[in-house]
Amino acid sequence: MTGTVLWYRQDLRTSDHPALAAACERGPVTPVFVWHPSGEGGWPLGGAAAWWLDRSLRALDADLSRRGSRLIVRIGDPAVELADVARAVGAAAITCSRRHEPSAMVEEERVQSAIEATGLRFERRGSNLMFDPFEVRSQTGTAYKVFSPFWRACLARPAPDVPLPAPARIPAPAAWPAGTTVDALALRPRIAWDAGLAGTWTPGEAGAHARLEAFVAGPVRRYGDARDIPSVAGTSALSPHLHFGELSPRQAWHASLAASAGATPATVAQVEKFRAELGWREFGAHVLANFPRTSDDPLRPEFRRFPWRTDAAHLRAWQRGRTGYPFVDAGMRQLWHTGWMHNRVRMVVASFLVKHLLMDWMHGARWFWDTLVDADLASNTLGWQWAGGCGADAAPYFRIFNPVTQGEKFDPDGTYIRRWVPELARVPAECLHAPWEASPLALASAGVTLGEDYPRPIVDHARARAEALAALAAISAKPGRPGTMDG
DNA sequence: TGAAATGTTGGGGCG
DNA sequence: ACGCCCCAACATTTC
Repeated sequence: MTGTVLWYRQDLRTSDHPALAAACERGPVTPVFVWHPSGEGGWPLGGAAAWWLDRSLRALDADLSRRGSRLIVRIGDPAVELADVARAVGAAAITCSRRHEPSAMVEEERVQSAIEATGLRFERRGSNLMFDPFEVRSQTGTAYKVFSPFWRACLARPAPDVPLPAPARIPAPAAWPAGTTVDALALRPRIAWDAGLAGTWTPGEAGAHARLEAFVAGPVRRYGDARDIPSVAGTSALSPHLHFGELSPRQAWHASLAASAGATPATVAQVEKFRAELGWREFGAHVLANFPRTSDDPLRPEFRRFPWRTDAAHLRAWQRGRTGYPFVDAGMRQLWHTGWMHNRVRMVVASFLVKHLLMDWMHGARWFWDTLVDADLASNTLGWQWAGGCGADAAPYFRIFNPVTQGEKFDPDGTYIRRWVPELARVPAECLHAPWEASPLALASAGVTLGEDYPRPIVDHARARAEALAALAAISAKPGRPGTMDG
């Protein structure tokens, strides 16, 4: 018995893949993806992510084929399917990269026990993180709940390894085991809503590297400033590639280092901001791994009792980009159309749902989960609890984004709004961010009738702000109980 | 990785 | 020349 079964999950790549590299040195490798439709931990794959996974699996199969291999697709329980594949090809071991979502860790342990009970070896090697979420610890040995000290601690650790190259050739088993097709997973949308996604993204390892190279060739050197302007392609847009493991974070890390080698201190600082964003990704994984209930429960338990509102019309208006606040609506429509939203705008729309509409952050988390191509349980949870003020390093309750001034600040000429809210395209910039304050004449000459072409604001900002402050002050006045959820 | 209210300062218009 | 007011600009505090 020789050879290895490689269990692919969220590491859909061939380069910088320690488990694959190690397996290639030992003999034949049988790459397997096992689909279990129920998903994990109550978060079944969202629609946009399913679209991505479909394409990513096809790309991976093609990449493997170019290296003399292929991807075996199975449907069912990984413990059963992996053992069956191993038996069919006569493999002695099964290997995978680690994941750190709580349900994935439980799954990994279960599969490992089941595999080892059949007499096969099971080996976990590498992961989609640069810093082990259980090894990064404060002076007192606890997990971090604040980003800055967390990231300082990460930077004090050994630097991320230089990425491994993809194996030129992946040794194939003597005979390929049976498998089904990617088609059979039925991941593609049944009605064609995915044109916007297809026009925006190229899932797969090659697409990931194309995007990384384009980013480090230019935008990364202005990242610190340009990342806040949603009409500019100043961010990397690597998040979905990183989520599915088409790209490893250390590949992005080292590419950014190379991009600022020998640059001025000011440029180096701009690029460091990008690595800090990779740090936020690590921080999200750290928090979820160490506080495993936070994907469904606020880290600050007093928020569990908060009297959130449940206004279905408000929720729907927010989801569809019909709140009457152009900057918010632009973001929500960009999300709906492309499966992605600029991070500056994510903060604003999240603040709007939680603080202006006083809706439970979980409503937002679920909507993002279904619509984002980069939907990642750790990052999504961190982001929403940050916005909700109920999580790690969270925005204090009184930090309420003004959707008008945020638009004026970060989309001053309205390019972003015009792109995603076309019915306002002809409204002059002075009144674009608050069209309800524009003169009827200005609106008429822009071809807009409020309440018909574009909604009036569904809530009044000043009033919503005052109500949120009053409601949130009530529970925030009481000091939290840090430590309650430790261990 | 806020916004708004409140306080302070200083230039300039003006009687 | 002087005091007064206005107000923009900036700083501080409060939510």
